[in-house]
Amino acid sequence: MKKKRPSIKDIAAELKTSVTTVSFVLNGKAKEMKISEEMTQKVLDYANKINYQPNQLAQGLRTGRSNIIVFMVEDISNYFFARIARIIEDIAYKKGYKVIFCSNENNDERSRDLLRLFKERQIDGYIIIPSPGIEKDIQNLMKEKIPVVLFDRYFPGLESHYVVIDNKDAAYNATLHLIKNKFKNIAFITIDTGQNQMLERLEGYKKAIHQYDLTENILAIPYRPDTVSYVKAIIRDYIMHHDMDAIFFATNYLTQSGLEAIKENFPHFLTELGLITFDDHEIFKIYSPSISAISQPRFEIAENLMRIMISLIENSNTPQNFNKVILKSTLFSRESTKF
Amino acid sequence: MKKKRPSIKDIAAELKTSVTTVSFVLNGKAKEMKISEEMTQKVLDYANKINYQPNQLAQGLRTGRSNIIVFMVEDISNYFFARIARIIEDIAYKKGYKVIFCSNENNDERSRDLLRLFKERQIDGYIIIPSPGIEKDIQNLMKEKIPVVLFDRYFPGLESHYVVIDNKDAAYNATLHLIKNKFKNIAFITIDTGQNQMLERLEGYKKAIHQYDLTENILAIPYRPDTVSYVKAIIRDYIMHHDMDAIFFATNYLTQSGLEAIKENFPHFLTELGLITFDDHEIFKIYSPSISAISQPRFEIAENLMRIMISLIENSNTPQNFNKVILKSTLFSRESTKF
DNA sequence: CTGAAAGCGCTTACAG
DNA sequence: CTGAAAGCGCTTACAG
Repeated sequence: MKKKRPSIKDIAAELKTSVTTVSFVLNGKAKEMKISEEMTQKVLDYANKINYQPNQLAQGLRTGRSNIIVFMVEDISNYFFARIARIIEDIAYKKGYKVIFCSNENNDERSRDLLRLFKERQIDGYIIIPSPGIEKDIQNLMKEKIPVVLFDRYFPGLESHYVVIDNKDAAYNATLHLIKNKFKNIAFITIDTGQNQMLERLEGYKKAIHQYDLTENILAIPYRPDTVSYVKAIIRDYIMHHDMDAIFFATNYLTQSGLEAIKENFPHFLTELGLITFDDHEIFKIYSPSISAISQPRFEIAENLMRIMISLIENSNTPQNFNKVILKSTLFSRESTKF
Repeated sequence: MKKKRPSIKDIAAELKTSVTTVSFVLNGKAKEMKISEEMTQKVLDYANKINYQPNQLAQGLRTGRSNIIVFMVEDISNYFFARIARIIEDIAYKKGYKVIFCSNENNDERSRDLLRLFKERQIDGYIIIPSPGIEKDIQNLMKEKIPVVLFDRYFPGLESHYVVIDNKDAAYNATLHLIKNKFKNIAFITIDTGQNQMLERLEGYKKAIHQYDLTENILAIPYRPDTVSYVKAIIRDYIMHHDMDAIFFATNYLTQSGLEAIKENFPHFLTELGLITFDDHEIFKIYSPSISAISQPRFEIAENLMRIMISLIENSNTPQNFNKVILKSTLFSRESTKF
């Protein structure tokens, strides 16, 4: 049953030529190496006929490349990241790369563990959502000439390739949307990490608020993973003690808990409140007639990430300028949502 | 900057011994090969000191193994699968394996494409949620002695390793739960695929219904991906023309659309209805005070999958009996839910 | 235009 | 107890 798969040597033997010739042809170097038209065809035809697949391990051992890309996100079970992963997967397979996903839980120690794990394992490149404190580690990767593209966040002090969205612009527009719909007391609920994408969202909110001479209303919740009930309690208390007619959740990590808190404690409130959630997650739209969602352009994000990554891998010798891609996101209101 | 990483040869040279000895020690065969205690220690210490990492490509080329496991699910962005993936990832890394995720979209053609893609790429083993028509392809993999473990579904006619949950039992208990809470007209909304896990859930429902002399109330919606509005319309019509005081959604693919349909068309109904959703997804619990969720034991599932997979890979020579693991799931009612 | 051969970093049968 | 050597399947400088 288990027949040995054909190697380049087998092809050479069958065609009474050398492995060199076969290898050149198969790698598209026939022209360059002046292999005869006839021989080239013969090799191509035969390889095709027996459905020759090169042994990637051997190729990798020889060339030092693995055709494996690591995609490190905060949590692969997060809806937004999972969607991106799905698209990246598709693009990668089309280009002959495999993708390994992993989750750093926004935790520096775990990020480092993972990087260490992959280190020296012939990973061709890394697409990373960096946890807050791994700037140095990213820098080290880059020093070793390993392709790295950051995503979702970046380090202002570090020159690197990255793909992010214009958070300030998105938050500004979303806040404007609320204001134009006559909401006046808009609360901004965020997580109290120093993460720059959160700060930018806050800035966007502030800009709109000041532009219309409204009052800031900010709740920054300390970051603690896995404590939904804790978040709910804080939000409940905040709502209880502040006047507001709209809420802007700066991340979908908060939206679910927040809406649940409202639903449990102020059910009547839910239908009146203006609501914005960051990171489009279809299900949130069901909660309230007036909720709007900021939707990040997933296809564009994935395409840009992979375009940069592949170009880095395949032109590792030619130095490149840093690719800094900043994409716009879209605000979906309930009416304009197509399911 | 870029220093060559140490190889076994370097260690041998440094220690004035041979690569053979080093290799034996590093592979834990020191005892077996009667390497002296002293030499063993020396090698271990030095390898440790320079943080030696074997080149997995070379290892793989030599041994024919890649330490890569493929985890093929229906859609990695589906919450349940993503959670499982997350756990599998953890276990795999601890054991020195890498995991490649991919999504077959429950589509046979795509499943085959993916299998073809990975074929001959030195994948050590496959964990697969099979799409309906790939029984033959699975069988072919198995014939080639490639470790395969099915998950979530299996083919009744195919002897294979699998990990599933007891769908009939879960559906039976959930229906019983409704009945005991005085619901009498319980609708069962499912997808009309021949998938055995759906049929088993239906059986469980029927068993409970008959046991209490109630009437069956079944809506089987034709499977079409990505047509939420279509599903919503069907469910709305069905509710309009049938009497019911409870609904059992056979898969979370339907729950969201179903609840939305109800919310839009019969809002008052939502708080009175008894509701069951298959596949625990926390957010669904927010919709209605009376919704209960069947929660599959994710850790147990992942642990069993990886246990079987690793044992298959590492004992590929010793034939094994087929591992058929059937796990029980839990019914979470709102009150008993801890966030 | 084409081929013989070295070498990537391992494992392991074989010989002492 | 330990070492020299073959070989996994490739790529590519080198030689003709």
